[in-house]
Amino acid sequence: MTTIRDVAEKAGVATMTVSRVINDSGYVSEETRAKVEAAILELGYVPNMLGPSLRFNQTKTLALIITDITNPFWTTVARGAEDAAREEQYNVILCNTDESAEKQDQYVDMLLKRRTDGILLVPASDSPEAVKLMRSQDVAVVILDRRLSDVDSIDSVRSDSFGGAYTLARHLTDLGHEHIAILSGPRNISTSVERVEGFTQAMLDAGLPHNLERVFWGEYNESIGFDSAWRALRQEPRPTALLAANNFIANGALRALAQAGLTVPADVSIVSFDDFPENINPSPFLTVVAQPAYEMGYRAAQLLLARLAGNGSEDFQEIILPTTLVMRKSTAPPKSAGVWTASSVL
Amino acid sequence: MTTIRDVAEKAGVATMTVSRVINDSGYVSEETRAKVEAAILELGYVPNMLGPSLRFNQTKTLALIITDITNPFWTTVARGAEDAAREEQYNVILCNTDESAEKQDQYVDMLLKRRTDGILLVPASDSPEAVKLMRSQDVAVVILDRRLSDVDSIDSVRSDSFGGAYTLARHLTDLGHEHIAILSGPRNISTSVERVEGFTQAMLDAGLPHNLERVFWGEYNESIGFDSAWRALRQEPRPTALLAANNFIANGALRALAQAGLTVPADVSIVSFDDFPENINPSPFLTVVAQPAYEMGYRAAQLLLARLAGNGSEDFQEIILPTTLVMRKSTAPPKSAGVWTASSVL
DNA sequence: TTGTATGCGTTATCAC
DNA sequence: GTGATAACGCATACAA
Repeated sequence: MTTIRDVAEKAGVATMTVSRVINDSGYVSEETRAKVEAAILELGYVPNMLGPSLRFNQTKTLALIITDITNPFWTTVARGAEDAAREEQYNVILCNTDESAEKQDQYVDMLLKRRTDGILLVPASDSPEAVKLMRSQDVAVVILDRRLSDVDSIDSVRSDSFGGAYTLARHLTDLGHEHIAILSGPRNISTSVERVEGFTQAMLDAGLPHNLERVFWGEYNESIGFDSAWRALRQEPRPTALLAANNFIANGALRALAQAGLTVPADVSIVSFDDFPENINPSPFLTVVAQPAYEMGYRAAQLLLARLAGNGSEDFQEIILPTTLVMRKSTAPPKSAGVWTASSVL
Repeated sequence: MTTIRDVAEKAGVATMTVSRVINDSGYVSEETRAKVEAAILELGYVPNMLGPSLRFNQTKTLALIITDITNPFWTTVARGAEDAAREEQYNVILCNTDESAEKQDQYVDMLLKRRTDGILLVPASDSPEAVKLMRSQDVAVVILDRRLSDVDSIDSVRSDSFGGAYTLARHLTDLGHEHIAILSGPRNISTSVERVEGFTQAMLDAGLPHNLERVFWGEYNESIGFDSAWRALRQEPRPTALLAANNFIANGALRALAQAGLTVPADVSIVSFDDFPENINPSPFLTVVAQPAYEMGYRAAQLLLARLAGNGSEDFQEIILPTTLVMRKSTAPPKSAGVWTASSVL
């Protein structure tokens, strides 16, 4: 391996002079510079960042710990974080936990050992342990997407889960739906909880009873989405509308509806959190509340980088981004409502 | 920051003893071990990998350079690579080039500076420069998915593009299609070229003319897929079937077909490379040739790790994995064939 | 404008 | 069983 010493020797100068040429720092005569550059080229010298990293305890590396790399929502977040990092010459290590707290803790451990400068964390559980550990070392941390109940005074970026769920539920109640089931994520993840709360509030505001049996806790994946929907559709009276707490749950629900021989929206309406980008879904059909995924990643990384540069604000920041309702073709007034109206007219 | 020296001091031992405890190497008395472990716990000591990395020029890091992180195909490859790496205590840095050779070169540069141990590269162009650079430094390299024309004797893993395209085209000609257009990727990417070749061979084998105007070179994305399909559908005679060279091109084509008011498969049949996983596409509809994405990533990483462990085979390896035809509902015999048959009977 | 010495955190080596 | 020392590659502080 070629080192800075080899280059110095070949160019007949000291290592410091080579360092000055590489980093464009300090004074170097044109003549010397040319000699050094020739030597670098000839030897194919590539500087070793590990030296400075060790010396200055700065790796120019961020990590993004997400819960599901197969979900386009998260890869979009990753793109945002990546773009922000690139602007400051930082690189991003992407870590995928599959919603496993154990995997998450393994990653955190590894990242600390590598002296990663900052970590963007989507917590796989509500436990504050990981954050406490990171804080005890000198890593900058931004919590992404989810809230941690036992941690305060921490930078965080998420979108408005309560508001998004309220909007979706309100859309359904406005259409006349009274029997609505929510297919949510885990009980111990703040986004799931807040989406259930938004749903509940909308039901109450519409003067409808809040029935706990219409709340299906589960996980943010297709398979559990299918199960939850399947159970919901066997309730009496059958729900006339479903609210899925994320895109994969919605897909599971769609599969359940198809398997049950029910048509959307004629038999059952369905709405969901999270949109799929057009390149992935060429004929979008679901009415959804879209989260600003790219912006979430971008803003979170920016916040982290500001901390690392020492020019963040004094106080911790809590950034909550708005969601956007995208109306499409998966909702209609409930059949029963129509029937009931007609018969009541007679 | 707590270092091994702080721990040694607190435990009243030498740094070497602490090192022995941490790494479970050499002899340490139970008594000493207990003292050291207590000190580690009390000080919250986390070892700094940068030290050994610098000393031994080994970072325990792989990189995976892919061309489109938003494509589920690539994230599945990434999962495979990640899983193989974890088994050997390696970590993976994921780099996304968006098919830009410039971005790719920036990443390679950065990875070399970081002394990444090995690189899995999906080349964004056919240029051999990046590989030459990597080889001149001592990084292990495996080429993934694509072939580089000016580089030989290099480990590589890809799937059978020619065979997959042949299977798809053959399926269409067997149904009676004679006017088939292929919507391919870039001219300078081997997978595009080989898919066109497989298509061409199938046409020839079916005794059909090979018309260069039916070959649409483009890019592996939705927007170009739309454009290519749009142009193809204006040809005379209009193609009765389309073969998309990847999943995003297929989605673009589907959008073009919808916009042109054409029904699949009644008006036009369509087949494609690459499947979407069920959690992303709940009602799969396209007949496709699926590549073993996870296995591609897994095998490629394994190959790389074997090289790093020094127990790879002498010769370079070239692994070509088979594809799988998944028949669904996007193909039917051509209308014109039906009409023509009927009238010829008269 | 250029050069010398030093130290970052860790572990292999060798000594005791 | 335990410890002292040197070395990895580089850039800062300081000297010339």
